Amino acid sequence: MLDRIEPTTPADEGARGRFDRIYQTLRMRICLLDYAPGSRLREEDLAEEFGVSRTPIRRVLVKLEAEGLLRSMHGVGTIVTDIEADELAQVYELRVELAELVGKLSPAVVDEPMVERFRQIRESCDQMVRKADPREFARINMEFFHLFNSLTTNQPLRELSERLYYQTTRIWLKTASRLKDYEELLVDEFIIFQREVADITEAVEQRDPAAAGHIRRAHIAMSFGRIRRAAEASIEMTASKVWQ
Amino acid sequence: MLDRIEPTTPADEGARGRFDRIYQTLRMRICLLDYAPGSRLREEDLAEEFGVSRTPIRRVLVKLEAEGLLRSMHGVGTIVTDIEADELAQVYELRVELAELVGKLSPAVVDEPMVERFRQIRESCDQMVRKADPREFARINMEFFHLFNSLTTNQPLRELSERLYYQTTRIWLKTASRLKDYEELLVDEFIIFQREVADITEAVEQRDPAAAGHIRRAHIAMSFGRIRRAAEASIEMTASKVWQ
DNA sequence: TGCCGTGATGTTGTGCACAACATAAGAAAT
DNA sequence: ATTTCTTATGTTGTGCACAACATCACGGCA
Repeated sequence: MLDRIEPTTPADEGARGRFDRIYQTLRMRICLLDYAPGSRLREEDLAEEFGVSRTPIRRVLVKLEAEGLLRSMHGVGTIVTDIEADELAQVYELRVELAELVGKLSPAVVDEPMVERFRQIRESCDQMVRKADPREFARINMEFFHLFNSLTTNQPLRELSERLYYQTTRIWLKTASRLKDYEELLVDEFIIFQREVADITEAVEQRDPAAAGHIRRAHIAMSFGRIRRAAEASIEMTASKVWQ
Repeated sequence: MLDRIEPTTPADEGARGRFDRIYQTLRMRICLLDYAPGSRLREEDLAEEFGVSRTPIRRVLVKLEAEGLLRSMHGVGTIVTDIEADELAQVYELRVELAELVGKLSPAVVDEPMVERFRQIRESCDQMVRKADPREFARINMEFFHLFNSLTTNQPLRELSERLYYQTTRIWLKTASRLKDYEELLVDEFIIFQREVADITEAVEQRDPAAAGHIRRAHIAMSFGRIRRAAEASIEMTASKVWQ
């Protein structure tokens, strides 16, 4: 008799399974700004929510801290890290290089099912373009990132690329949400993203992962450039108001 | 009255200081093969050695596991990870790219003290070339790595580069130590390394970090290529013996 | 009014006892 | 002799109580 297999069940999982589940959950929340940069996490609350004691929670927090997403301070609390402009620029500087490498190093064989996954995300964009929900945008963006990342079989590259993604995207979203014309900006960005997905899908259809990497690199760089200029303009505006 | 300042004292340090000290110590031991790949670590032993309980030790082990140097298994033990040829090739494939990026992204200003540090390591090589101690080789190699890494001010790049270094170098050393002509091979490698240090020092003297990056990349790739071919040849030999 | 010290409060860090788990040795049955 | 089940042993994982630490509010004092 076969034992029932329930991949995502919260019950009947080993210590490692539970660890991964909590880790993934918290990382997702941080990236989706459920836990905004600067906000505080209480170990006891998390322990209660996941039905465990503080001990396994602390394990997860240590790993998230090792990846630069959290910072625990004795007697103070564990806060979600924020990144100022200078360091963010450095992370992006590196991230664009890795994006290009995803198309270059150890490319995966692109079969029809994989092309189909790209097409599906492209269609998800088309359907979702009318209602510009920030959280949906973040979710699809993340989904597309993981799909793009699967273009390489180089596991270390995947992991580091993933780490930089989770580090930067949340700051991008936070920065965008604080701008004046947030709604319109998001609509614009979504349309641009839609084009990016379409272009990369075409490259994948032509079995040209290197081209996909170049497109991706360009879009990441331009996306950061736009948000950076918009943020600087916003600062300027605030400053000029002060000086009036 | 000034309080005495002892930077590396084991006493009177905060929780974070102790954490970093134990972490650095264990990572160094793993890289220098004091803890060889496949060997087991006992949390209780480490706790006793560092004069603490298992709890802070486990913190460190979790971080080391997040970096792929350890693997803890419930009821079994925490063992030092080993890397087989395929994955090692992938890590190197990525590491050479990052080495080149160190010379490209956010280059640090090369002042005279920094050049002097390169010259000092070059002289250390010259002095150490006669007695080929594997551990000394590993130590100087590591020291040079950190110096080379300081050619970029891109902090994320430094961290990831460091991670790949600690991941690969120990496997390189372990593979080398198992070859037939271990002694002679190490002497050859040391001479080659000496040349690498000299070449990169010259590039640094000319304030050309990009050139330093290219040299470094080439040497890392060639070093891996040599050890890989030597290991494959060794395997061939063993196999042929079996078939005799 | 301003400033410094002192205690109250809340948080993370530590130590310890025990549970969960894997493995190997040994006994019993075939 | 082989297999299988049980048991003993050793290891990591968990829960809990308490220590260490930082912060803030409050009150004494100049």
